[in-house]
Amino acid sequence: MRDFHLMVDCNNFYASCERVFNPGLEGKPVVVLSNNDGCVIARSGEAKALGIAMGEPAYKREAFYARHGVRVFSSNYALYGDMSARVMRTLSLFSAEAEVYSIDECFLLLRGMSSASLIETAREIRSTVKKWTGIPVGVGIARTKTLAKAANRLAKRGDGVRLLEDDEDIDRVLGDMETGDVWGIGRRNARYLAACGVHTALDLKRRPDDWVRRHLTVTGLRTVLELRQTPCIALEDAPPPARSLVCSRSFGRRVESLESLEEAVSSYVQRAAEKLRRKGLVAGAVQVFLETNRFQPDPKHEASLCRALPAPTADTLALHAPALKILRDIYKPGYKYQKAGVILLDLAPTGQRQLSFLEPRGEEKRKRDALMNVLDRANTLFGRGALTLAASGVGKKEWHMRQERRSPRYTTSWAELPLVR
DNA sequence: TCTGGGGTCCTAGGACCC
DNA sequence: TCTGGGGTCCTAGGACCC
Repeated sequence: MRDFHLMVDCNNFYASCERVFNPGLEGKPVVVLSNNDGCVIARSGEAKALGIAMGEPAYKREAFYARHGVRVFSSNYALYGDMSARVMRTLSLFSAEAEVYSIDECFLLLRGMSSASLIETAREIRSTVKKWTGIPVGVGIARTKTLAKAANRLAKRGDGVRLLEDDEDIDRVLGDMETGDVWGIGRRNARYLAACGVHTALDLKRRPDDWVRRHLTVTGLRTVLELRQTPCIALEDAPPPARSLVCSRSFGRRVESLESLEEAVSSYVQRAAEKLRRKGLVAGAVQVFLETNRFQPDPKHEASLCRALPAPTADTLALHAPALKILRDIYKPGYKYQKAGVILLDLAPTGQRQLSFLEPRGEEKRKRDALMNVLDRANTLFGRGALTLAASGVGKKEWHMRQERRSPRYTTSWAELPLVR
């Protein structure tokens, strides 16, 4: 009896979230689109069966969706984030050692249990999460995270639970698995491995350590060791401190003027600073980037520049001025821009930053902190964007992303609660 | 008209130091 | 005539994940 990792993942998560409060979607093909209503990022089982691909651009397939009665939704992160939190809270009851790996996945560590009781626990997890949140989940169980991920793939095809423990069983499974389906082996490396004659996960598992190290670096070697049931990737039950933070968006339509870009970048800095304060961090540097559409034949321009700040800060105003300065430096007129973004780097906890003589202090600092506080509270209370800098523009914003088919924020907005008759 | 957003880690190579 | 060797730090770019 050793320690086992459970990989719990929500089936077709975003599509399942849409169904929880809209049962009429049950049995129908459902897809959820990325921001800007761009491409497909989630599909119900029925949508997968129709051959709708992950990542396909939605605008090219409108007619097909209409013909097959596909229900199409803009993404609703307020809803998905809240549903995710409910699922994770439920899962945390099954192990004190849990790692929330993504919005729809969680690793749990269970120690010293027999195979039979592991499987029994996994079944209980499935039924509890379904009953309490309405979300269906699958559970993969193995000694390492990488094998638990593989087991999870199998669970989806079977009855929702799969244990990978026995060596022969593992080899059989890995022999049927392409290298690109192994957690940590991406498309690029899969193609390279195929060229070397390594086609299945089993082929990869059987390559010598130094070969793997040479061709796939240490990360690849860790993956291979994990395929051999040697745990190398630890459970991270406390998330490591964030190192960077991004706010970026594609525009609803192409943007050419500096004024519009300034509005967009201004609003992204404000959002980024808000996230920064919520995490209790300060940033030491700001980066701004700008790009044209890489799918269109129009002239292309990509630019990005990073500048250190005079002192680490989480103050919107202190981040705003340098960000807009960078934008003006990298902007070139005459291009149709598609996307811009702000990145905050060199993050550190608010308390332990180096003091600088350039930094506001005393009364001035107290006033600025109080201002940020009012900003955050107003935007929490009255909704995002209630209180902003004038630089992000007033009135209609032509650069705003499209979001034409969003469902209500059923669980996080008083105004959008579902009605029960 | 129309193709997402937000992260992490690793390595190579240059700058710099003694 | 002849021009070292070893170390650290930083950054950009590429790979990966969801």
